[in-house]
Amino acid sequence: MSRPPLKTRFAPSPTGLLHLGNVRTALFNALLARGRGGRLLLRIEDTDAVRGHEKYAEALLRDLRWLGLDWQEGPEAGGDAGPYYQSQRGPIYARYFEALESRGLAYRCFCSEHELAVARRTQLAAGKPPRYNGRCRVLDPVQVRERLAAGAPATLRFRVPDGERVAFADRVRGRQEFATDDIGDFVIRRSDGTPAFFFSNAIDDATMGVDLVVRGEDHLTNTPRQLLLLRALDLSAPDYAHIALVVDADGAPLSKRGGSLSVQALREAGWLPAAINNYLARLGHTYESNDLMDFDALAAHFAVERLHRAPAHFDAQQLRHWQKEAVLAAPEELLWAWLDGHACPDNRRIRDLVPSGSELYFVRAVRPNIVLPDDAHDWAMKLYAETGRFDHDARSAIRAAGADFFNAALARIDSEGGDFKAYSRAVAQTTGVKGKGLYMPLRAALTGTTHGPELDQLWTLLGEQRVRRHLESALALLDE
RNA sequence: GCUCCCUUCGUCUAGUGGCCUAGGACGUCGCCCUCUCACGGCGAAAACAGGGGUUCGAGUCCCCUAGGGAGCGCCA
Repeated sequence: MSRPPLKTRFAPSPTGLLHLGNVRTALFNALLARGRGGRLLLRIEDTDAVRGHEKYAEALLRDLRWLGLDWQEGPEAGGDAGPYYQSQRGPIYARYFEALESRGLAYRCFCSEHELAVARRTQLAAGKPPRYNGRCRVLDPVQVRERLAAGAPATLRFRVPDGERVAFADRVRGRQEFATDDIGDFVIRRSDGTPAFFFSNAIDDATMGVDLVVRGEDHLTNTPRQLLLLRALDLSAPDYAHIALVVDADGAPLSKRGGSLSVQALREAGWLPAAINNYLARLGHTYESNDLMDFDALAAHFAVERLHRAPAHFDAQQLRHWQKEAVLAAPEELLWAWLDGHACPDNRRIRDLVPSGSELYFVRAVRPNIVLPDDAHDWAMKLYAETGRFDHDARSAIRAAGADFFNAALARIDSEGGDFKAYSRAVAQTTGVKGKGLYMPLRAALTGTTHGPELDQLWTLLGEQRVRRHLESALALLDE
């Protein structure tokens, strides 16, 4: 049953930040490679000099690493099939351009962008498919040389064969078949000499030994072009798996939504890699287990065959669920580092609020009540900084208890040496109050609100002095 | 316009002709636990887009309609 190692790839264009849609594709490729003991290849598709920015490429690497999507081949990882930046692969592409052109499988096109745009518009208006009309297909070779010599800008177009059918077996959608007559001759080299996507992308997958290409379904109907290209060059094609896109809650494509769902924004807001990976691996895909899984477990049970074919809606509620699971599962030290690494809304650091020495105890106490670092910050503020601030329900609880209750509570602090159980029993004894009537006013006084973590833990966390301050502030409220 | 893809609870999905009175998860609601919130436990409401076929039998196969998406770029 052992299958051969598998090389998958992720080939982003550094033209923007990674968003949940892109990164899901990266995750699937990483999962597939890991699950089969294979390799993930990362290739940066920065052919477009204008749009490819170094800072985006750096952000890309950083975001992928943060999510734990490590690649075994590519930038910073090395490999035999490099370079892994397309901007550095010019000589490789040149060989294949030459091969195609010398065999008459590609030709120069002198049509200007303006002319092409006009032609497209005309075709569309006439109810025809907007395809290249083949004007330069039959240019006289002598004429071509003259125009090139005169410095006329020209693209290189691939000559798509007439009257053929191209078929392939998509790993998620099954057999696909297209007519070459529906495909116009397409540009493989821009007039500035850079390779176009269809070309460089296909050449690289083939020459880098990629076995399986998992990519968005927006590439499905373009696949026959790449197959034609590879066939013309005698290169073997990888398997393809076209996955459905992720759309937002309204069904609109995610990519158009911009920054709010970028990996960077999610990281900065405090979403954990484990939450994002568990959510994404189940978006359009299903696992038997509903438990939080680590990367290896996600990989072990991931299957292309289990991918749903319809676009999946992004659902913040579900992400939130996995975040809760991730927070509950993380080691305390890691959680503290996570909290400490995030700026608070008021630019105060959480380490300046939580007394040193009690960080892990703080984490233990508030963990069940937090989803994002901001939530922890709120608790830290309530416990350590906001003495005297009470919400509506807290005020009601404090008023209902009355001054005598808090005077008694204050009087009993010293006698019970930091044990909340003993302390609350003592307060119950002197006040004659128990149950909710006892705990609620204490909770309200200590936290300023009527819900939150276990009281005995908060008690230990606060310590005698702070408990005293909070109780006194409750008393002060009653004096107003 | 043409080509291609898709359509099960609000959402993610199970389901490959009888095991489906359509299962699970998130969310929602109720009950239990409990000082509160969260966790946990139990339970409820909630879906086969519509119409035709094929078949003894259709969520599952075929056709049509509707709706959604993608592609047809010197963008990737």
